[in-house]
Amino acid sequence: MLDPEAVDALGALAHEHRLKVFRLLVRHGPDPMNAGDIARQLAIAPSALSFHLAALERAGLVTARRAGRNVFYAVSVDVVRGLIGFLTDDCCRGRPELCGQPSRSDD
Amino acid sequence: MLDPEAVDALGALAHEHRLKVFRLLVRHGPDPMNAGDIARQLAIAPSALSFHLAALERAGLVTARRAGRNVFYAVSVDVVRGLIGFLTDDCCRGRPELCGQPSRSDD
DNA sequence: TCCTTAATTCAATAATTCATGAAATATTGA
DNA sequence: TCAATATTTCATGAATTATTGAATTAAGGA
Repeated sequence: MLDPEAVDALGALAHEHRLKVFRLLVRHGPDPMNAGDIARQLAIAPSALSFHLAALERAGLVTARRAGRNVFYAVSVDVVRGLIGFLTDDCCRGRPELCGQPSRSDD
Repeated sequence: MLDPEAVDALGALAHEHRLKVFRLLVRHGPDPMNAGDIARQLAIAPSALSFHLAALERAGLVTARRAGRNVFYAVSVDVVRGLIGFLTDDCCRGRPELCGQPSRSDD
């Protein structure tokens, strides 16, 4: 992941409604939800939700697929993993124990 | 971590310079760097860097400590871990294999 | 005290982002 | 084709955020 992509993804997540949408989709995993259900579940106005879903999609965090009158959204698992990896790359210069991260050998 | 805290943290990271600063500090782990060294290493003007470091600190992602004329900054490892956990909480409703995350039993 | 270095704050401007509601588009079924 | 449902687009104005360079504060040493 490149810097500008990470900035876009983080900016997309940095909003109350978009973060709620994202976390809802994460809970659903690769299993999609349609826009109407998301709007009802989170009590977000349809036009606002559409605006926020578009931001998440532009950032690559979710994918959209139309099926009939509905548009289904799902989290892009690989992109999320890439983003998290980007944030922690080279953490502590390869000495993760400095971060207080239990290494597997601690199990 | 609560929603507003996560939004603040993500917003703090969603900027080219702040993300570079954050990643630099992550590489240094809990080992602090002073503002001048950060500015030189990333070629960011001191007043701009100060503005961005303040944003990272407000969001809780870094801590500052003055020592003589220098101010040293270090990443807040626990907050970062909390943020990442927040993004992936309840991922796939407890079935991480749906996310393509190899579980430890796959090792 | 004076000088130098380190870092932050401030003010002005520029640019971006967001909420809202009306209008438009897409799809389905009668 | 008409009506109903699902979703998106658009225009507006308000609020927030970023950039720049000058001024300021903090600290140490001569």
